[in-house]
Amino acid sequence: MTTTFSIGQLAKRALVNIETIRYYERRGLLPEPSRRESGYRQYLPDAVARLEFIRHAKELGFTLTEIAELLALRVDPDTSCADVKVRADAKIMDVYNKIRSLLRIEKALTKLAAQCHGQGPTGDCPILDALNGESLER
Amino acid sequence: MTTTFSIGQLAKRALVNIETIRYYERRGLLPEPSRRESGYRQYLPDAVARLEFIRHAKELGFTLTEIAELLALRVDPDTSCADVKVRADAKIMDVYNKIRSLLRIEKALTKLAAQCHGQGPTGDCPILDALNGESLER
DNA sequence: CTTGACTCTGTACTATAGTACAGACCTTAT
DNA sequence: ATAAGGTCTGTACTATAGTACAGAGTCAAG
Repeated sequence: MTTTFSIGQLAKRALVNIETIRYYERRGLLPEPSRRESGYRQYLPDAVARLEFIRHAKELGFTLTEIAELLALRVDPDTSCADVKVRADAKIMDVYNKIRSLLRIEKALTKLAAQCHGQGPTGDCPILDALNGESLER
Repeated sequence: MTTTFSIGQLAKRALVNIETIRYYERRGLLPEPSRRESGYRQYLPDAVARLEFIRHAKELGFTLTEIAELLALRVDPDTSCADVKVRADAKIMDVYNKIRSLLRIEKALTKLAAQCHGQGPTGDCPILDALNGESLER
């Protein structure tokens, strides 16, 4: 016997709104779950991980469309392996660029925090220099 | 003599829409520039860096409100040093968490791409495991 | 000195990502 | 068996981040 969740239980576990779950289903981010006789949605436990992934990925600046692409990436018989590789590699570059930019911001913030208990105050804003020179164009 | 830009020239250089510049000014992300007699806005070259910073930070999942907070972080006589440090440290933690999550996604994607020219296809989706276990709650 | 391009303010419209009902139908604890 | 609470579909509303005019004034190249 496999445990299943109602939409309300899933929402509580994944910390999202019930309406958001139905919205993601419409957007194709969540597969349509099986239904009970009554029409009630029945979710398997893995739906929680999927919703949490979506929530985290959003916080990292991915749009729902990009998240759908990430979730669609998988090696299965219906997709050409080469195609999956190309798409995965493109996403890896995106992610890599995001990481580099964040590292530069982190560095600038650390510098700023350090200024706070050393020399005197300055009017400089080191944050602004954080992302200069290199662009994020994909 | 300092070079100044019109709003249109600034928009071209920073690769943003003219209307977006005025919108950011309303939102407080850009300081109000000086004006000519005619009322035309006059920008100094540093406005370009500021706009580019905003553009990049958005791609990294910061909201305009958060970006405004980042830009407001600076050591100046009007702000207590301790306060700046507290806020900077909080942002550093945010950024650090984002980086860790992105590293996990990158790892999962790399794993996925590697599967593509080795063993046979599987129905697994390693992406989903990327963000499990640790949450991004701030 | 005109004419086409640029800029001004103000208001309205758009896209994305939800969020909130309404009205009807299920479930379940007492 | 019944009332409180959960879920259904469908539609409408909201917030954020722009984007697009309209109508009036300004600039600058020929």
